[in-house]
Amino acid sequence: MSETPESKVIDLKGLQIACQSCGLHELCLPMGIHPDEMDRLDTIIKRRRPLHRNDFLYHSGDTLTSLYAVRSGSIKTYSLTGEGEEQIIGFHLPGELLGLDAIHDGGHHCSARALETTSICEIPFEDLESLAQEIPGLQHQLFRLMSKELQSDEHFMLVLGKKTSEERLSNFLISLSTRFSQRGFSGTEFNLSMSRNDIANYLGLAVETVSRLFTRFQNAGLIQVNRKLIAIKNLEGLNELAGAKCKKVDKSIVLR
Amino acid sequence: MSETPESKVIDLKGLQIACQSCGLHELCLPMGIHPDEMDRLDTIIKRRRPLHRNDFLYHSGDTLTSLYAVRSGSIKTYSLTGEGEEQIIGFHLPGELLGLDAIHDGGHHCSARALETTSICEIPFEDLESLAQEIPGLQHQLFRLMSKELQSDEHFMLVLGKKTSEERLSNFLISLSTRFSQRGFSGTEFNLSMSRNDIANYLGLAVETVSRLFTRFQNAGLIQVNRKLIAIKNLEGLNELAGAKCKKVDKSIVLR
DNA sequence: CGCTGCTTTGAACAACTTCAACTTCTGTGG
DNA sequence: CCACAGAAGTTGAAGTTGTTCAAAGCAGCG
Repeated sequence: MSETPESKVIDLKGLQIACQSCGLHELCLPMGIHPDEMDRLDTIIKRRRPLHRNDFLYHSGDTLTSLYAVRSGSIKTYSLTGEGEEQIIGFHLPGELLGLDAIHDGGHHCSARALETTSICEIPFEDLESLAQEIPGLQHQLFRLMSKELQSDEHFMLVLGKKTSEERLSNFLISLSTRFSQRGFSGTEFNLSMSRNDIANYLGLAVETVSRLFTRFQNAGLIQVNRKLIAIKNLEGLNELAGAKCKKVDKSIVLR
Repeated sequence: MSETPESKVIDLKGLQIACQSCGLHELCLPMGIHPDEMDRLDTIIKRRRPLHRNDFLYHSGDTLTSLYAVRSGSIKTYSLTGEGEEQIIGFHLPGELLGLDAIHDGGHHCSARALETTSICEIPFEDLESLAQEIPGLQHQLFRLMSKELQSDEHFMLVLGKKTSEERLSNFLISLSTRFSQRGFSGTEFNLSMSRNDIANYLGLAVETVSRLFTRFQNAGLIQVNRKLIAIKNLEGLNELAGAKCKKVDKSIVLR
């Protein structure tokens, strides 16, 4: 707050970067709204001090006050089953919005936790809503973002409902690869900020299964694994695996 | 269109019922907006001739022109896997909105098909969007509805990722029961408009598994099954089954 | 009446999980 | 800087849950 013109470019801590100069604005809220409207959006957005690994962004049960956009780093969101087990709902990369699912009843049903050092833009929801009331492009972009999340949730439901462990993991790797390259990072070599446990949890598999799959994928020449570092060697092959339950023959040739 | 005051109550075919007098308006779009604003909403909503069993409301690939609200009957939405298998995304009961996932890129990625004779309100999306720009309560309600869908998708991801077949089916039955009673129907006795195949598909199980579960649930006194007709005899018990993976002992006692 | 499509039931099989042991990594304190 | 404890990851073998395959039962319909 109390923004001066300079503070809209870079503040003293190097964090106060305006939406206009943020490399992520094509993925994030400002997309498709006019530069002068972007200024107005800028004035409601707060930049916070970065989160460290395992810090909470919000807890399940908190009332919704703000939406959050990841600027750098990554966040996992998860809810708890009746027995207190975590179920990871999603991993959030730079440019992605969190908290949309809390609008319905004004409270978070998931917890959000940093997987690594992560910086965040905080967007007070009431302010955002009134701004969206005045800026048609912003309302539209909010609808689009929520719709996109619905779409990807639906895709994921398909993965969980119909896909084998191999298909799930290849889907996951492809999704990361795509998202990283959209954000200007390498899509063929990246670090997994989440543990094997988190991956397994997210994909509805056992850790051991994921571990075995990584070695199998590596032996098949699809990827190169070095602890958290993943290099994708054969995206074609991964894509085939991700989609195709058909040619069982091919799969067994490739993977054993 | 060309609505006269009378046509807002009941038209000649008995279909042209205004939102104000629709028993579903508490679940549907109009919720929380003022009566005079409701009139404006009314003028953009079109009532269509009912769909019959297996009729399509829209196909995957169609461009988004309208959102749809179910007035009576039921609709299933599904997408296709790479190999052309159906994956059912959801079942839609009266008062529920369809098509929100198409806003993102203006095209449907699912097909929507009537499970029985079904009447529908059609809401041209562009009109709705401009109206939401003028009526804050409507914008808010749209955000809320989309958020609610995100929330329930997340819950379903948890079901698919962590739950056994028993837990999945009991969750499903409870969800139907709850939704029916919210809509003023009986929550303890209802007809399944979808086939066993559809249920199995939706829950990520084989038909045979679902069939076996129905008989097991019946033998355990939880429900009474008569073809499509379901009577819930022990909601407590179902609830326990739906949540609890803990007490394996109890389960085996109840269900074998 | 005899289809056809949906549902149910049984038995064999496969995929993934669980359990258990071992290895590798990480970070903390001496 | 090393040693050590705990966490995270890998690997093998046994066990389960749910699938697949096959066949029979049932309702609806021309």
